Amino acid sequence: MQENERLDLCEAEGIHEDIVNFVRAKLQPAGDYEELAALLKLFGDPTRVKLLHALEQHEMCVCDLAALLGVTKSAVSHQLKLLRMSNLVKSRRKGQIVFYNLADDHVRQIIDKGFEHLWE
Amino acid sequence: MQENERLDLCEAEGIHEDIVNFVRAKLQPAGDYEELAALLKLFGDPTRVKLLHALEQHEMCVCDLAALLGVTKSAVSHQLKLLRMSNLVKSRRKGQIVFYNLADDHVRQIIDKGFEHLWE
DNA sequence: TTAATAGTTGAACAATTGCTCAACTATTCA
DNA sequence: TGAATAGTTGAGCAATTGTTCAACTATTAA
Repeated sequence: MQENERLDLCEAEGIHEDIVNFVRAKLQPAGDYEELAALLKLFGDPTRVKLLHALEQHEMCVCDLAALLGVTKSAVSHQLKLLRMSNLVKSRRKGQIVFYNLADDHVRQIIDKGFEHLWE
Repeated sequence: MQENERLDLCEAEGIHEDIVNFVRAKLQPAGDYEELAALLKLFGDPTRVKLLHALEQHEMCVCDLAALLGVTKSAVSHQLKLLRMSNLVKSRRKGQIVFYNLADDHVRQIIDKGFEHLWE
């Protein structure tokens, strides 16, 4: 169909309609992929993935993390806020100091799978 | 130190020097985090993560994937190229048609851990 | 109360990203 | 060969992103 060709689309049924329908039935609601991408995007920045991998080793404060990564406290704090909002890290205050921890074990598992992929 | 305050940095030793040194010894070389972030970044886009989750269900061609996601073949092809370059998917040509598959099981594992995190 | 340190925040800017469009290659079939 | 379909590619653009900077809050100690 000329109109579809112009739009760079395929026929509405798809080339292998049976397979497309089979797969479509197994997919999650569209919004789930938005959420999943928003979550996994947090692992897609060197600063953040370093922060997460560092916190995998030991609880640390913003200042420790800034020194460890060689970046400003501001940059660290901005990124920690994103990680906190997605429940990847949690914090506890002790006096002036705010200590950060990994919120659960999924972080470790995702990072491990990533490294496995790179190293095999 | 005033100079450090102005730069928003912490003292060179860090606030908890022992912990920072302990963690530093456990981290990977800096370049590894660049690679890891570049890899995991690929999961951080809705179109790509849909593509990957769809291919988790069944091998499909570019046209199938475009129809399934409701986007152009061009958009799909651009994203598949990125996924191919990072060994997340592989392709085989049969006549005019190029079928795409997941390259290994890490994709499934990372996506599963992501969904687990969102759903718990 | 004042000074010092830890941390947070919002605006702004450069850099990156994902899509569209148009042109291109590759393969099949008549 | 020529037409049709599948797929790829590069340039360009709008949208998003990560950092810096400066100003701010919070807590402690003198």
